[in-house]
Amino acid sequence: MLYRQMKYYVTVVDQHSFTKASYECNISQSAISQQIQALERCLGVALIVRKNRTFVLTPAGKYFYNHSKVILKSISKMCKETTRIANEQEMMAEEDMCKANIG
Amino acid sequence: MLYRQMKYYVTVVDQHSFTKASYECNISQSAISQQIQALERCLGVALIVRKNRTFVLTPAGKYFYNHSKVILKSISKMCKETTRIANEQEMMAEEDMCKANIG
DNA sequence: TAAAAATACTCCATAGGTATTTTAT
DNA sequence: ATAAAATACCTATGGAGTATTTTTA
Repeated sequence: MLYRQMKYYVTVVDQHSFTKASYECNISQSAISQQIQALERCLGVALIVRKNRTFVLTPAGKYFYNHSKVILKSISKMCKETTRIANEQEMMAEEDMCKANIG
Repeated sequence: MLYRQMKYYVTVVDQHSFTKASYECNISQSAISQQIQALERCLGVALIVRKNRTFVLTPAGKYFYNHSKVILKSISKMCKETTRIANEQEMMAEEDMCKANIG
């Protein structure tokens, strides 16, 4: 599930921690760890280099982080705008009904 | 799973047909139908108005289609670029190994 | 009556959980 | 000894399939 994995990944990087990211995402540390691994496996690319008890990003990991962030934002914007348009249409439909009743 | 649903939805609209989209996506007609419904339920928005044996898009549906298409493209571009960067890095690492052996 | 989509159900893949282990401080 | 991530294993959700029904041209 790419979308969810992108969210998890961005959160891990933002928090500099799998554990903190798991709180943020309301799932277990184990689930985060598994999903980051699944993401790397699915891309066939190492995004994170585990170092001691912390980690650094590979160049590919940095790129993926930056772009994921942009894409996630545009997805959430799209969803909001989609519902906004739907609501707007509903309003217009109601207005038309009103006019019809008056006229 | 939003990403997959976006792909299904765009395919349905492009093909003007659930059935044709199911071929395109290599899944069953039933699965497509379910996922489009799940997408609409998750957004809380009607994207498609079923008319007779065909359908039209709501304004929200048109918007979602256009933007999904752009976003899907940028996701696929991001994934490709991510692997490209990773491969490039591997090359550079190999080059360094080479130099070390010669030097 | 033939087509396309929806529905009913079943099944399975996988996301996610708990518990534990590993690793480094 | 502690803290963070990985692993093992199990469970449950939901994605997908087959069969069937509904609907309309």
